[in-house]
Amino acid sequence: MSDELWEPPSVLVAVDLVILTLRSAKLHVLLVERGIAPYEGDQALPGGFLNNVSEDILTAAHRELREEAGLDASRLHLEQLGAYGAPSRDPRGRVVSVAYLAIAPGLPEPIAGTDAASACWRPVEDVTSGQLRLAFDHEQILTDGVERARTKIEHSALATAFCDETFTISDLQQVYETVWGVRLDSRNFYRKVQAARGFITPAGSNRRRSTKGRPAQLFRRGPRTVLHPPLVRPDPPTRNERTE
Amino acid sequence: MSDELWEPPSVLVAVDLVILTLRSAKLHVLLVERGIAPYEGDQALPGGFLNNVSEDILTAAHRELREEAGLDASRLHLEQLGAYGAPSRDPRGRVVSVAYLAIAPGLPEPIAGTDAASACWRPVEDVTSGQLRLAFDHEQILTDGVERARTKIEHSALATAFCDETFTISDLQQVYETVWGVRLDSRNFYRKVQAARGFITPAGSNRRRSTKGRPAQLFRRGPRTVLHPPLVRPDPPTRNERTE
DNA sequence: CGAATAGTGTCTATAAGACATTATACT
DNA sequence: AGTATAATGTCTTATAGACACTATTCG
Repeated sequence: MSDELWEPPSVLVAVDLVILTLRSAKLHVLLVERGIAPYEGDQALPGGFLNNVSEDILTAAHRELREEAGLDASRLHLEQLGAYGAPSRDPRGRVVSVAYLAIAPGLPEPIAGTDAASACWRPVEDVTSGQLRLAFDHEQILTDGVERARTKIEHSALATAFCDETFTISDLQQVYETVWGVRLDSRNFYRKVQAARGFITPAGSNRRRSTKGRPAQLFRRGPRTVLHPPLVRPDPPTRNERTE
Repeated sequence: MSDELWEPPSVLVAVDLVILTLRSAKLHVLLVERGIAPYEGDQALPGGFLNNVSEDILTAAHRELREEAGLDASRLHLEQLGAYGAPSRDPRGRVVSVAYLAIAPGLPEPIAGTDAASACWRPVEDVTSGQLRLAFDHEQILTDGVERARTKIEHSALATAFCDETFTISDLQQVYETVWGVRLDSRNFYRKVQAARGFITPAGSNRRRSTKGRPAQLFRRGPRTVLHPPLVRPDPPTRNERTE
């Protein structure tokens, strides 16, 4: 290309975070209320611009995770979703946003003592149903993030990131059922989870005492991040098919 | 975050293309020789900065595909790989590059009549073996692009993008073997490809006359993009396992 | 005891891998 | 013929899904 006398355009770079968690058997996403224009007062994904020209993008994502969500970045799974840079996505000018996916264990309350007092967990369904609208192209980013999570837990141990340090197999099944939005047979789930070597390891002889029923064995994440064999998501009516 | 009196840093946005093809049973990538500093004279992925502040990123990728590779973007698969934005990746200053993966059918010659006379196909292996070094972080981008292609052809009909309009099942097997770097049993491959409904459809009663042997039935891409059941890549010694 | 959850076992259909055999071109 | 590639078929094993059954807690 000819670079003579021509200057490439400068743009602003932002990061946006899709932070997913499980609360009362539903998939929730962390949203903040925008305090300034544009979209003032609307709900949006946590995020913000790079701090300075030498800040790494992933570092910025970790910083926003801390500042806006009050979450300790060090123990969280963080994965890049991609770049979102439609020219019209931000009315202030050209902004390219790099989106990240983060998975957090079920946290009871909106998170206190942070910059973002306005932050709160909202059911993902409220957004996908169109009931709750998000600022910018954040609905698209959220959709992509959820879809990424759905496919990743098939082949990776990512699902354990939704759980606490120790968890039962039922807890894990809850994760899969909620993220995929399906019901699974617990007996087959047991077999498959145990067959995936290195996925989970028994946590001593501890057992969890629930309200009723037989106490469950506790587990923690195993050393393996890639599942073999994988936990394949059952055909949700239209995941494929019917194009012929 | 506090936006008062503070200006977010401006950065340059570029696109880089990993354009893969098959030439003589080897995976090749399109590289250009850099004509200006930095990395002048080195090999690099085709790419460049956004033309202007209102150019869409995907549009820029298509434009570079045309300008630097002379490829008609309209019939090519183009998929975003992600954003690469390490602060030190470009010595000229802060540049965030959005990388795209493109798959092209086997084209015989380096592509003529384009801006980029310096463009040429190089075996991917030359790069991954360390024999050929690339500018910037392009080795990483290339590695990510190849890995993406490897996993995508398991579940999608992307492999047909490496083929011409019509192709034989052997051609398709060649694609899988080359991209995955393994040998497959042709008889099992036949069965599985045919079992994936909507993957390929017979192209009339045409047959290809090769140099020797029985002529093969010709096919073209089917209507389905998602493969069901998928074509799973065999365990390459260390794709998983051995972490225990 | 009954209710509820945890965990094991069994059967069947489907898909994967190994490998034999037939079919149709070329020289 | 002989050779080379295309295509179909068979057998065995592994995995997925459906579902019966046993185990252990609480009230």
